[in-house]
Amino acid sequence: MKKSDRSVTIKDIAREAGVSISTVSFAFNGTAPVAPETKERIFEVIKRLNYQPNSAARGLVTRRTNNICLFTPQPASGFFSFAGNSVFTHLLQGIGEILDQKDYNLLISWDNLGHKAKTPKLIKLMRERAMDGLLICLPSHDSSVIEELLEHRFPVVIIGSNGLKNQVNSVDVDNYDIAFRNVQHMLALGHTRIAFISPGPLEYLVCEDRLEGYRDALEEAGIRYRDEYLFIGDEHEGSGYRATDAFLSLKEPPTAIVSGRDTQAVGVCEYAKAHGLSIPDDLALISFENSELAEKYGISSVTTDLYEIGKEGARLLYKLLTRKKERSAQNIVIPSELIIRSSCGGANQNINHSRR
Amino acid sequence: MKKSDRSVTIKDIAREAGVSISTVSFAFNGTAPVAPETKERIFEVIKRLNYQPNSAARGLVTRRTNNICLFTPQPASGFFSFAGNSVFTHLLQGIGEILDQKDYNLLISWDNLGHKAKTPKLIKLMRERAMDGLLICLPSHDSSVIEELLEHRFPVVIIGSNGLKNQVNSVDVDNYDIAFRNVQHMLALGHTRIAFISPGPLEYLVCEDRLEGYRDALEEAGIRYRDEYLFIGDEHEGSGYRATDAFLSLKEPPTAIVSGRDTQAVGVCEYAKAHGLSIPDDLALISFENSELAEKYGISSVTTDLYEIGKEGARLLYKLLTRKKERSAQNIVIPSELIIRSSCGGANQNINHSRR
DNA sequence: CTGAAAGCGCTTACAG
DNA sequence: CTGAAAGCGCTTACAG
Repeated sequence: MKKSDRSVTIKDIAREAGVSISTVSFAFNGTAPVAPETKERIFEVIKRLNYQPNSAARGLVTRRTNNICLFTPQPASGFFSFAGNSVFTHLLQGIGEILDQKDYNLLISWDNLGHKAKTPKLIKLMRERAMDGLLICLPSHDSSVIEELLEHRFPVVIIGSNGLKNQVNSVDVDNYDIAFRNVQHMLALGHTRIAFISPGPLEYLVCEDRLEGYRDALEEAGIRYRDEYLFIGDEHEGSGYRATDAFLSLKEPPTAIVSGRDTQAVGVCEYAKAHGLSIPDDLALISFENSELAEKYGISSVTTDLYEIGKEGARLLYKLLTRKKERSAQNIVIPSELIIRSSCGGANQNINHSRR
Repeated sequence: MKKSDRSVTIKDIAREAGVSISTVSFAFNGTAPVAPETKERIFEVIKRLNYQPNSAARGLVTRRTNNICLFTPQPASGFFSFAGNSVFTHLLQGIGEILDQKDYNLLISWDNLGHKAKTPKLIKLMRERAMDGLLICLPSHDSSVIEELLEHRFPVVIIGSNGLKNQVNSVDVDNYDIAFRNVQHMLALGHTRIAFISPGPLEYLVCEDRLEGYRDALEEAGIRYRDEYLFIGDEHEGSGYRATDAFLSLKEPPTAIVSGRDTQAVGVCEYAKAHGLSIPDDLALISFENSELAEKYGISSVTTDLYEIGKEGARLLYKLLTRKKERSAQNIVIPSELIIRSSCGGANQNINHSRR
């Protein structure tokens, strides 16, 4: 008996099949022609001995690990993963599906929401060559890490907004456009006093983009932007509730609310219920995300297809990894769709948000 | 200028510092005494050149990758990740925290909920030596893959229930015990007609364990188990709603429901609301998980601390990885706590679920 | 305390 | 079509 603790190596196969290790390698990888009979013999042995090339040894010479790393805010952090939302899991699902079919493994790593973190972790992983490419989703402005990666020409795709548009590959929905159209929808329904709840602090680019879309749509319609119609919310229902309370205590309360995310919209609904207000009659409501909550509460909401975003991100990264020549950065926009429900009082039709 | 595309290797450091590569290795890893001055010189160069050992090269000789793999059902699969529940992300958070501090990377991989899948993926990863250890969470009975891993003495920790208790290390809450005590709680409140909603199909061991705890508690109280008091639910609210409907159409409807998960309990609440029933007066309710939903709806629920489960799982795996001598399998039980809210009509006190 | 050398398990020119 | 050999970048006995 052989020592059973050692894994089977290419040498074992070569010896057992009576060929050289190069031939085994050529046969296994199909990287050079091998006589049919030899090939057959080799594969018989490979199957019998359950041979699988050692990834470290292989990686050492090929300089590839077949590992992709997804770098995110902490999975349980408020902004990204919260009740009623499965943002994170859908993203993972999309990424995983593509990587799986391309035979890449998924590493996952995170820091403290992007800001303060020194983030040497990512740089360390790059220097160690522990991964071949990187999918980053950091909603904040801080892009020093990303810049360092780019300097080293490390393959990177950004999921979501980033401050380096045109310099780095990215995939996202068009947050600006969605906000713009949501406001337009309300305008079309006759509203002029339209408030906005930011999905989170304005340091996050998603939030900034949505706010900007909101402002520009108002401006285009010749409607003055008012500070008191902006509420900086967070990922909790409560922020939608408080926003509504704040809005409705104004001398000139808004008649419509553009909510930055579905959980907030639920808060708006809860406020309305608690105060005997009708949505959409007393207050029209439209939101972002189109999560299960939007459906449950009958809230009109624009889809943010994170599954699709994940898939496209992984595909783009794979392209970077396999293409020889460098290409200029690509910014992929995943289309969104406005799902109209009872909350905004509009006709019951869906509107495609095309790329602007 | 040097070619900037090549990463800096141990040779570069050795040359620049005027020592041999062994000395650099000794200094960097602290694996043999090195003269203070030499050490200082070496680290100066390391810092200046941003040296980080190539992980493949290192792994090839040490036979370690510093990668741990988390194997789960698909992240977006119904049972594990659904609206109102952040099971998956909390688990990730706990695991990641420990791995981070032990300097391990997290690989993540999944199959189609454990059943049918041929799962060569996991075996392949093991044979390639792409990971040092494995955290598996597969709620189903199928343990052939796990058995194969164990045969190879591959370090494995199971998250959750498994059919191989005592043969394999695991971490979980005590589902049987929680169900048992939930029923006891209802019994103590005077209920005798107590129904149970299974959190999912009985092929899942969690479900089986909870059902068994339910049955045994009834039996101990001398109460006959009735088939019509069992409803096999799923991860959606709707199943709780339908269960309630089914229960209340019986000639002898239950007066209390033990719900298998919080989403279902919400369904029970929605049914009650829709039919003008009071919880707990017309129907008492107690659940599992204690998610944000339980709080929002005032549902008494027992905590399932997946963050803690993740941490303990990672810690246990780390022990397996660093301990020389093999030890018999450990089954860690994470304590749960019953959080009493208005839904069961009990006194407003929390009860510790100790290990049975 | 330090260096020369072997070797981890592969891939890949290079001969033949 | 096949094999002998170099080499990927480290760690680790082994001398000294």
